[in-house]
Amino acid sequence: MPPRRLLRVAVPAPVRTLFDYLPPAEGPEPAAGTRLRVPFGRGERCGVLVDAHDGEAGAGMDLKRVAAVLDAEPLLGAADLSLLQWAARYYQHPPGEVVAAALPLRLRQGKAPLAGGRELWRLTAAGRLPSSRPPRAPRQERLIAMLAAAPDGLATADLAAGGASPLQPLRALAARGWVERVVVPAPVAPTPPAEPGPTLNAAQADAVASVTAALGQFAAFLVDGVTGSGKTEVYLALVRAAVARRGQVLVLVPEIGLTPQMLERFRRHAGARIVVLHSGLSEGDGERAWLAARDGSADVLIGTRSAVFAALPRLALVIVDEEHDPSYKQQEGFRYSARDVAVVRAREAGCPVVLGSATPSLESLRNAQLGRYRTLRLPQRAGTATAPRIDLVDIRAAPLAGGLGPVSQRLARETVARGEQVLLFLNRRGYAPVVMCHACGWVAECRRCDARMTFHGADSALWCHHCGAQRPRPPSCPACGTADLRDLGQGTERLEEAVARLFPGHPAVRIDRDSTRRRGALERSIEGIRSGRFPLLVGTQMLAKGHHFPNVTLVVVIDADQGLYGTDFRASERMAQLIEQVAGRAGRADKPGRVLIQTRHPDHPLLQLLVRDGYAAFARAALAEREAARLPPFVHQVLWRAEAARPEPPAVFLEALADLVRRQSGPSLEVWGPVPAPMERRAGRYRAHLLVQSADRPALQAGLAHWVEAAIALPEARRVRWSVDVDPAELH
DNA sequence: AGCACGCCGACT
DNA sequence: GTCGGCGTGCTC
Repeated sequence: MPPRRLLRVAVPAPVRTLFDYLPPAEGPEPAAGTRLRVPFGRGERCGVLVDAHDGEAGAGMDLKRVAAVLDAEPLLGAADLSLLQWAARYYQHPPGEVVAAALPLRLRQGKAPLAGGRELWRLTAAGRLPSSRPPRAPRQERLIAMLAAAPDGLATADLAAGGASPLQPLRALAARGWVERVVVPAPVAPTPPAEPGPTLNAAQADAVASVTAALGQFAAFLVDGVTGSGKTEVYLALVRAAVARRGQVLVLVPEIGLTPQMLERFRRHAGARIVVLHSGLSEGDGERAWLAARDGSADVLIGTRSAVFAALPRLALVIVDEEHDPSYKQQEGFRYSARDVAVVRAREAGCPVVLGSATPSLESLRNAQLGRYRTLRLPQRAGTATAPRIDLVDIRAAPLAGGLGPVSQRLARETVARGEQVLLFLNRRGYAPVVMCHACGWVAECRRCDARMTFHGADSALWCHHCGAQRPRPPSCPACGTADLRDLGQGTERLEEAVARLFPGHPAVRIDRDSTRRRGALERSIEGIRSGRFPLLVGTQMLAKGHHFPNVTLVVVIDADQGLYGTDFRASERMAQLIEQVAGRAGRADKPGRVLIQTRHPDHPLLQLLVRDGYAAFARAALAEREAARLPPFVHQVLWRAEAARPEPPAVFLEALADLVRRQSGPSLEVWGPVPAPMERRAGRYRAHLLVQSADRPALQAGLAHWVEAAIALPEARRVRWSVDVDPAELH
């Protein structure tokens, strides 16, 4: 029998293989990167053609035939596909799911790409008549007024006000024939002119020159610039240089780093057609941005984690802002690091990659030491701003009010009296992390997790931050009946309450996941801060990142100790980065800043080093510790997780796997475990870990493929849910 | 992951 | 007799 053409298709299924199909019955063979509708199991799915090959007929089972070709032009280019295949191999994740992760939802589902253009709401001729005023429908009336002022029409998002969706009143108006939905074709946007930005200082100009000289070839740069040193100006100059050469630029930002201010600066100064991609966009807007990137009509794609896989046919530069940020690592399902993928992508595309941070990850600092990355330093704060003074405050013997010691209270009072703002940073939401019976010591614990429940005052309930369980706070102790349950520890709600008591007449705003849940709430709070309405800011790390509050001159870190003795070896690195980032919020304009770090361990060597000599000194010491302890970045890790309804199956499975790894592996590999996870029971499931590590990454990667294959075949695997995490960011 | 198949207890 | 329990195996 003659060989026959077979199409290898990435079909979304939790199976680590590609699937072969016969070419479509009619028409030419589709090109790689084209979406195909294929029969799968007893249904049909949308897959992406990876490549075609000549297979031996009869060698296989009866192959099925492609049902339909969904794209006339491939959605993904050869380079995009090869990056996705690399990622599937490296992270040992099913290729069909990896490819699906690169596509916007509707395209993943096999639907036709949206035509260009935006869907807008517009008044009809009838809607313009003065009689078109609905009685007793103030929201409809407001919408009519807004639309009357915008003859070209407005998007749904532009009509939202007060957080409520405008769709219901809009539909009511449409039913009366007063408004209509129109699709306005996207204008073929000319490249907007770049407004001149501030003149670059010498360090900025050097950095720009170094990267610009590398355009057209792979090179990795670590832009190590203190907060406020003007990294964004460097990015903008680089974007202009790359776009001037007709290239596209991929800019990755952390999840909450994509602030309107940053976008505005790009829009004004990049001199490029910019699109944005993040999870907050509507399906349609996200897809249109993705399509504009892939058809080349956008020069710059600014996006969060998953944008690293977007199709960019003319990619000429990759920028990863705040490269140390943990949100670049996806923590479930396809566990990839967008920062690491970005570097690989740049290498494959033959273009430079710029990793920027005021607090580089130890991984990137190590790569710089090894000469794999070139370091570009931006040592000074741009303009006139000076670095803030940082002090450790010993709160061991101090009387605390809502977690605030006397020194912090006094300086905060002086600061608000001067008309300046105070930022109080506490990385723990809720009212109190522990509720305890004063009589018998009973503690409110989650029934499904090995964890305590946090009291939230807003709804007077106990919440488990690990599984989301919620229950009412008991009026008295369930164990001994005493009505003396006490709140221990501080959360942001309690801090906010204390601040209201301590600084009467000076309103505070709280920014955390709970206070910003409603749409638009964060934007309104930020606006309130910038307008000076709130002299006091209470918040979690949401407040610490990206925002520029020129009038904040005092930052108080309420509790620096959480990071010092955490179970995770990265806890101190995270804490140092967070402290440095919040400290960067202080005194960015013409007023000097001050940072107070409250601690019960004022003698902790790493904390002292951080405060006295700065992040770079901290990082050097932390790297030395990691090397001595044989921890990343000096070794590479693979973490196997397993969970089940009972504790035994995960242990049994991982034990079998550990045996297997030990038998197959050479001397460079270390196998730790299996051990129960740091919190063994979570959401009612028992979890265990097995850590495999080696200084020899190729050896680890080579073993990995075998171990995964063997794990799938282990009979013990069927009694657990397991996953493998390559380069894990968190060991829990 | 779905969604089949398959082989043993309490119901019309 | 059969409805359905979830163990086991497959998806080109």
